[in-house]
Amino acid sequence: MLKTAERPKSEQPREPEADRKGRKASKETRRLQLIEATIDSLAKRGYSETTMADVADGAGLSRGIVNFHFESKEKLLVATLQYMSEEYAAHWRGALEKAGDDPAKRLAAVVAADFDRAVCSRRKLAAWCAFWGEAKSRPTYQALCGSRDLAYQNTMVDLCAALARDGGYAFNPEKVALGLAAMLEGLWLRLMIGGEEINREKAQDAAFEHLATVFPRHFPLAGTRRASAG
Amino acid sequence: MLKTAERPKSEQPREPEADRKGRKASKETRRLQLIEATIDSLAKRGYSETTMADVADGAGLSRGIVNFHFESKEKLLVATLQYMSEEYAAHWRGALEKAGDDPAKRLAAVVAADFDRAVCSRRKLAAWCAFWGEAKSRPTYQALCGSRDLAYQNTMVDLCAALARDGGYAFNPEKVALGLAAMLEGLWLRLMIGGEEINREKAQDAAFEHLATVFPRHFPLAGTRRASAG
DNA sequence: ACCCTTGTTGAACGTTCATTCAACATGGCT
DNA sequence: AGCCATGTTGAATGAACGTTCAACAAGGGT
Repeated sequence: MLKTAERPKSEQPREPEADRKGRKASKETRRLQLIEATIDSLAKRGYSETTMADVADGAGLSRGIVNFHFESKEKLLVATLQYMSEEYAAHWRGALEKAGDDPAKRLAAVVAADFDRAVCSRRKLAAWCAFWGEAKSRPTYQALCGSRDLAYQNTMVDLCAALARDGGYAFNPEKVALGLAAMLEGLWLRLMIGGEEINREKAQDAAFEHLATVFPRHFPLAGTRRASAG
Repeated sequence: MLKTAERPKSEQPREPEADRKGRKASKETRRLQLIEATIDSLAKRGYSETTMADVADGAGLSRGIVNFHFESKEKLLVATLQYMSEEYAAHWRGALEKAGDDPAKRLAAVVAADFDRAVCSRRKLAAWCAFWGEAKSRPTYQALCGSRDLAYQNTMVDLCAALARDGGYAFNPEKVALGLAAMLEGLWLRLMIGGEEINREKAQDAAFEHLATVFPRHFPLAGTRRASAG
């Protein structure tokens, strides 16, 4: 019926036309297409109600196709999680590089990156959360589920320590870094669960208010409602 | 075969003997028993692999029993979530009352309550996370999933505002409260996903380090590795 | 033009699971 | 003691789903 047309749900218009001559949508492209459809389904129906048929339908392909490109549902889901994990890591690493050398700017860049549409869409957040919910009972997921993994955590600690040295802050950098990373994750969670009363902008505001409070010599208080003295 | 014996998995030894004379374990007690078994199963197998048979086996009862006390799997899960939600709310409200009138002590009490074994066991965290993963696709869950709900959030904002007034802090109380609540949730998430490198104590330390940093005039820096100047 | 490899389809199969139900047990009441 | 309401059991049922597979389609190389 329809080959690769009709992808009304996915956000990213993949397949840059160079790769898909007719049906020869190179193996990797097809896999990506199915992974995107999987994210869609996870976001829309949740983990427990995501079926192979959903994914295939969402991609506009036939039922059996998923077992051809991925061997099983399990492997499709692992590949999807891996894809998101790599995408997230590449995103914050890229932001870090673009930020230059100043630790304050680097920290701001990492925090801002977290609220970028590319990784912080409703769709992606929902998919992350779907995996989180299954992580504890599946070791394979568990390793990939710390989107903010060890490297991320070390980077945060280094940045917090550099700012503490520079600004003469008295806190323990490791604890503050852990708290900051947890807060970013928690804000993601709220963005995903909460409906109307919170949005990306508000969450980012709270994150930067936090930076301004913890590193007062490096970040200005932005939305100052209260002006200083009490 | 076995009636109410053999509950090797559940942490809380329920049924205070007063309620269960033989098999007459009053309706409510049986419901609780099944809810506890559901939490066990959610924690051990995850949402998607929690079956009615698991729950019944975990409670040491027969297959059909769950549909007798709860009409359906759906309703069992909603009841379980409701139970956890009410338990959590009662817990922080209790801590708040016991803390007295001093806003600093009240805030400390709410934060400490979050890391109490009663609500912060591996088992409960895993169950929470299982529901979070399905929340976006089920409106019924969504409402109950904000364990830290509106009342909680308002309380936090009030406490932060009171401390800001008293200590002359310049931050925006609403944003700081949102950040703090998100951080607590994020720490929960890490406790649940991460295995060895984090534990309740570490998480609580990070939370209080955060309090000490944001409200320096109200909370001392505890684990001071760096002593003040830089 | 032919064939062989690779990709794709949809139906069939077997398993797993929630739900239903008829039969059975027990406790309380008279 | 005998009876009824309330619990409880385990097997039967039917639906949903992942996986398999035989058949079909389309390049690409010769």
